[in-house]
Amino acid sequence: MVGRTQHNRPAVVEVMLHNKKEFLLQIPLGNPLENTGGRILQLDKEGSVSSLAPRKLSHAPGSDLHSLQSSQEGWSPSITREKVSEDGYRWRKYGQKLVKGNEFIRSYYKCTHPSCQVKKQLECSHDGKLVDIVYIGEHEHPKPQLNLPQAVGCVLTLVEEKPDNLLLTGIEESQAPNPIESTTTSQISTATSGEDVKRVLSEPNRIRDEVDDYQRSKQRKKGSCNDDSTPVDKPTSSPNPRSYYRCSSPRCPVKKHVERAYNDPKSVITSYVGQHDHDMPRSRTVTHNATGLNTCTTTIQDGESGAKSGESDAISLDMVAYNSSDSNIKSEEKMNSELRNEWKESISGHESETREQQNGKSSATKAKDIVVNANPVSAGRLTEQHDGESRIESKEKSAVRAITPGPKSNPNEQHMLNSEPVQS
DNA sequence: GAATTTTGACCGAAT
DNA sequence: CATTCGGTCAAAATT
Ligand SMILES: [Zn+2]
Repeated sequence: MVGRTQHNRPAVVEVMLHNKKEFLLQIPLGNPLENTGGRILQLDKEGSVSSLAPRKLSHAPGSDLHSLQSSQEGWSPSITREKVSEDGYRWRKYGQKLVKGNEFIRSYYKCTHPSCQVKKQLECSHDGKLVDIVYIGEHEHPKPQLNLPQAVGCVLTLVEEKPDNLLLTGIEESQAPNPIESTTTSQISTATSGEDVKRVLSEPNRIRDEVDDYQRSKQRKKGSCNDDSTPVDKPTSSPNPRSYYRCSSPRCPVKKHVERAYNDPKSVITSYVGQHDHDMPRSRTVTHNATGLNTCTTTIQDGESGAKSGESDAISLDMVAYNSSDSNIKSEEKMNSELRNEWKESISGHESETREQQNGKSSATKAKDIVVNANPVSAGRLTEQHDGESRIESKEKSAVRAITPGPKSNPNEQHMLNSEPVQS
């Protein structure tokens, strides 16, 4: 459905990535990620489990290999070819592109859940290591696999699955009595009355920012303690604690969440919500990745009202962080972003905004972006000095790049003329 | 046959 | 106003 007539336009040559075609399996034996704990069978990125095709494992390299066996392991039987990625969700690839500054191809995935429209984009090097993962949006539904019906007793389920969320703050999804229905359903209904619910709530604004990573240091930690990287050190129940930060600027609604990657201690997920109204303090802009890790952060804004519409070139700066957990947070764990921005910690009850507006379609979504840096691949510095946006090492200018789609009207639809002849 | 991936084309925003 | 660029669509190919 959806009428997107394809037109017959000469097309301007978008340049596809012919030269690379498919990457064969490179078998990342030396992949740092997995060798750490012995062997982790979990699937990596988009996770492909099924059987590994002898011919080509197209799409993202480097993930399929280890997962082979796990597929038959114990997941739910119902899933046939849907692979579950490490994060526990199922994704469908809807495109891939070679972005300018990058050396690697970026693949776009969308959550296959009915009304969920969370997307993720990941970049992998030719070696099969993934360079970045960016999540846009937030799942409102329980994870698929896991042997559990996501019906009523979800609360418990959730606890098991993602203890971190619940324990720490629970803001995420459903900590409330009735987790499930709250979001999914409502979204749909409000989303749109039409047929294209797909992108109704897509991403509103997006800001991109690059930061270095400093996480490396955290991981090795100089102290004697295990790792301080995470703000909260929960004993066993919370593997990846998450810290919440809020911009300290008076009217600035921006918030930031930082947590460790699913299983990889080396990675960090940073989520930004909102857009800064103010300028950057330019006080400290030092970011440098000392090691091979590169951290990037992306921000998305939910189209909330207050936002200003123009784009701001520089933003991001002082932030107050509020921590959700009660544990002590180490001060030095300021991961990457902290370097350039000042985030302070503070506790906040929960985010109200997370799920409070589900009915307004325009502002409704709380889009969020999470970036995960995976392994220190070092892909070399691909700093392109092109227009000014450099991905990894850009310390000075990198500050932030904001893109504002323009709150007025909905920028979401690509085209959807009902009068066009739909080709059937 | 259905779900998913591949991949060129298309669109909108930024330049 | 013309290009470039990133993201998405969708037909065709795979699985
Ligand atoms: Zn989802």
